[in-house]
Amino acid sequence: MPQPATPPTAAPTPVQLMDQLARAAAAYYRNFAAMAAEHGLTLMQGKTLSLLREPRPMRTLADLLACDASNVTGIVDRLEARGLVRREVAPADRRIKNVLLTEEGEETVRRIRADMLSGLTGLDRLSDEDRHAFQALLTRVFPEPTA
Amino acid sequence: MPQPATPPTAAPTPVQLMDQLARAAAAYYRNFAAMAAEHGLTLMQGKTLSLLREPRPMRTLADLLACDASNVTGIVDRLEARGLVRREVAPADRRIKNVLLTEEGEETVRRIRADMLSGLTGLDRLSDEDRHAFQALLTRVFPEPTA
DNA sequence: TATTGTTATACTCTATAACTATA
DNA sequence: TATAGTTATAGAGTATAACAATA
Repeated sequence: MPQPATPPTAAPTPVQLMDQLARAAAAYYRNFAAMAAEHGLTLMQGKTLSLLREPRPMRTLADLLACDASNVTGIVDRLEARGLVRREVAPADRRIKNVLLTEEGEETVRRIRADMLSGLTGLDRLSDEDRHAFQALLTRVFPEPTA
Repeated sequence: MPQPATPPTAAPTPVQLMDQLARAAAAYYRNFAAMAAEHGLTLMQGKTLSLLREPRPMRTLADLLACDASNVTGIVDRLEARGLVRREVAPADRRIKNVLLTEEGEETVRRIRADMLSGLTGLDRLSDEDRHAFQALLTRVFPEPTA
């Protein structure tokens, strides 16, 4: 018997979709933590490095990491001790310290990102239309912060 | 000038899509941690509770939480001290301790899940087709473990 | 022998509060 | 006064290694 034009499986309920988002988010971070660990980094250290495509003040890092500013001191301390980042006082406002990647830090970020991408083999197999649709759906469910 | 039939924005590259997945996963856990915190729970405590729809051995929890078994002892200790879970020795294999929700634990999980769902307003606004497409894309990019 | 769970240890992450330096 | 960053502190999460109980 030919299948009908409608999808062969029923559409998931919002609750079922939420559960699947939970599994996907867990899988993403399980991957990321494993890739960071291959470079001797914790999850938070890896996240911090990957946020430093451009130099950022400590305060901004705290906002992006969704943690208190006092935590960032220790995280950046450890990254700095390993030579992956350094602090620079901002000339315009000497209260601010910008954190930026060293060359070794940049190389580490490149490797982690490459490892992540090769782990997400499903992404490369998506068509242009599928990637476009995926992006649109993610944006609708997780909108960018308005501010 | 009329727009072409193709989508108005270009399809994202796999790398761009990976970055968006990173933002989405971060947003998901920022939400989840905030909802858990409203009940005085940490992220890991909230995750543990939400994994207990059915009783599970400590070892299974360690696998699902992607952490060492020794950590689960402390996490479950704290949840048990607050009356949200309890341990039960499995009769068939007395080495195994099954962890299960108390009634208060079940109520807490219900509230956290309801809070999450009301926070993900975008999910309710998706059409049946969109939810089905989203599910299919998530499954392709984050396949269920084969084992 | 192998597996489950716990304990002990050391390190990292976490929020809170108090502090310094700068604006 | 207000903001950026640090320090001190206590509690929670983390992996490793060693252990007891059970299979």
